[in-house]
Amino acid sequence: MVNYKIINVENSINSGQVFLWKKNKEFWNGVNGDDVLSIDKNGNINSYQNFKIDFFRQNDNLEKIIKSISKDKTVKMAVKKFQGLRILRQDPFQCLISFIVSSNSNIPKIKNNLEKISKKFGKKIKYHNQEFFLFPNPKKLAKASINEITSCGVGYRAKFIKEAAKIIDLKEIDFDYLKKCNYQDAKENICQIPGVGGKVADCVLLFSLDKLEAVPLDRWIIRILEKYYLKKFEITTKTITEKQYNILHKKIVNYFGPYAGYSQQFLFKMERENYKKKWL
DNA sequence: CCAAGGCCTGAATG
DNA sequence: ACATTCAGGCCTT
Repeated sequence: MVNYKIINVENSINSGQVFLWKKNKEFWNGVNGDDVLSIDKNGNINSYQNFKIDFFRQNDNLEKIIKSISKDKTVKMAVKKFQGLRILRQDPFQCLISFIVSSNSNIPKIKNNLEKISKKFGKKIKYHNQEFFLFPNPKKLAKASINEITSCGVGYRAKFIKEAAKIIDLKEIDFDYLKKCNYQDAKENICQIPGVGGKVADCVLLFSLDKLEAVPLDRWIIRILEKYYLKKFEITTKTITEKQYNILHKKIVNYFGPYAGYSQQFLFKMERENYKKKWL
């Protein structure tokens, strides 16, 4: 029996969605854009700014969603084992920069890079007697020099970060507009940003722009598909071109339905757990 | 259209 | 120890 109400805070934070989080005694504390959240083990949120954000997407109808994605034994098992795993609703700009930084990288390094960015460019605040650095706003990063950004250890991604920040700051791409668009339009839009390809785009769409049919296809998901869905999705290649990415994505949405993003999150978590990869 | 190679960096692997 | 490979891609040729 699946309990649709529970929130597993630990699993949700440690599932590759967010990076600027750490645990202090009973509480998970994390930077989310201009805000700092403090979350207890039941998922009750206090925040520095008192912004009311449905961070755990509790307005999603989990019962309907889980029934909808439960197409086979593999997902059913993942859903059962990781009850309470949620897709988080993040600050879009922080999410965008996070996943530009993530390309060709690994979690400890991504985390390190992002900490340096918020420390160097973000505003220092005190909350619950601890120090935090808010995530810098687009203008701040847009004005930063490439050298300053590079000093955060992001390497060749520095210029992508600056350009992305400029585009967002000037509202050439507007997150509020993207939230209203359908998946395809939003994706085409966001892929205009340098450093954003299919995978990064899907991360941003799923984790911050409410596009639940976005399914980030990274190495891990490809590995899972090869392992459990080889025939179903006719996986042939290891290296995925843009076209193959899109074809595969269509097959996945066709199979798992409009909430395919949730299925990805459960499968991903399951496979990572098998390999005991380090999170935060 | 596809394939191959380069790219910063640090952790993991031998 | 030290070298090499790899890591949650993207861009250019």
